[in-house]
Amino acid sequence: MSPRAGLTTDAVVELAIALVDEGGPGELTLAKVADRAGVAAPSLYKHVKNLADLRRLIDLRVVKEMAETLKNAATGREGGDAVAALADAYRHYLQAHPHRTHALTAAPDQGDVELSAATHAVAEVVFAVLRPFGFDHARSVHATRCIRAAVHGFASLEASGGFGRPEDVGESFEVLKKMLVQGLTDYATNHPEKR
Amino acid sequence: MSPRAGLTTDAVVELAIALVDEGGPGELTLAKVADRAGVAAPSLYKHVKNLADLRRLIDLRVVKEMAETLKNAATGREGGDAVAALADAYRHYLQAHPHRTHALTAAPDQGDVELSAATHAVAEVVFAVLRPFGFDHARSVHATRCIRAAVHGFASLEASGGFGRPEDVGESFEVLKKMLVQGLTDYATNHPEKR
DNA sequence: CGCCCAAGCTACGGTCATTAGCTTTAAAGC
DNA sequence: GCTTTAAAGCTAATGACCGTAGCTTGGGCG
Repeated sequence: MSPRAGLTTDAVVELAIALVDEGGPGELTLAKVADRAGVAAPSLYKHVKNLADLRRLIDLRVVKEMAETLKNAATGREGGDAVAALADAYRHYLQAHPHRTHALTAAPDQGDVELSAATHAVAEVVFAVLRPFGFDHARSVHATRCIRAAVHGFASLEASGGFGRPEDVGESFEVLKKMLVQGLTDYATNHPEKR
Repeated sequence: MSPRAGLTTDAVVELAIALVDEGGPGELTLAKVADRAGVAAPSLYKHVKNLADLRRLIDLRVVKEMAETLKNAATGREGGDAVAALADAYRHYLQAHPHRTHALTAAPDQGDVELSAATHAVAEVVFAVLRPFGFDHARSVHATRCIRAAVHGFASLEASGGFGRPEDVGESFEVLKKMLVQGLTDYATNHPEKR
């Protein structure tokens, strides 16, 4: 299927992600990927358009992986339980791969169908979990944003080492989850007519 | 005080921040800063140790500015009101300077007294605002982390264009603030003895 | 067996960070 | 005013890296 028993785009992305995981996005360089692949740098262009494209492929893979992770975490749970499970899964993913934070804020640019679909898939999981709360559409959007903001904010700050103090970070997260679940419950209950 | 009516470190940082504001952290390059300063690139090393140092100086300035912004927002307010004011101020700052997000997650590395002090100053503002809630020390740390996670998470996702849907983002933020204030109130009230 | 194309290569140009070492100029003291 | 001097700036050079152009090769298929 390929001369020289060679690389594939997937393999390149694999090596690239390894580099990011080891040293952060700043360490990602086509030269280093080529080196690890045992190939001259220009050869990579047969598998990847350019560095920006490689970055996008990384984002894509990470977002897809996160969607899968969250889906698994949510299945078999309901309501607040499910929300807490999502939060834990999201946090654990970034604990395991602290340098992937940036990939999860990637805003797909106009026309990037595949990345859009992937981020959409993440949102879908949250939407599904919120169904038992009985929000109308607009409210479920607001609720999803709140969950994402709180959980991603916490996990990314933790991943970047932003929590300097010695107090237990896990307990802080428990507090956050409780706030979130309680807040969602209230938001589902108190339906002021107009405002 | 300086030959050649010249640059200062502050002026260099100024130009650098302008570049970041215009095109994001990826646009920051010593070559471009030098160009704008009307100076050859190596001359910058008289004012800045290297690119990493310049980045740190940017982070430092941004964090200091945020501390000031939050302090102003908080003065004259109390309790939940003050928390909401902090949240709004944080969000507005990142709306005005969307590319400064990364500077606000900068974890000062061991021995960077000045940056540590600056991030500490931000935390101090939040601590001060939380005082009327009557948390013990550990709880105020957890509460501060929750606030930071939720607010920074929301503002940074908004800044990076992460909220794709058409629903009003301001309203989502109102929901978040309400959850947060309510959550803090509950956290202050329900003091389960041990767990 | 021979054709073809994808995967790989070398050579090259451009941008950038950083170092080394020289020149100049403004300020400070005489 | 004149000299000294240290900081501010410069040019030259190196090395990393991205990306393009164009050549080579080897494996699959007729």
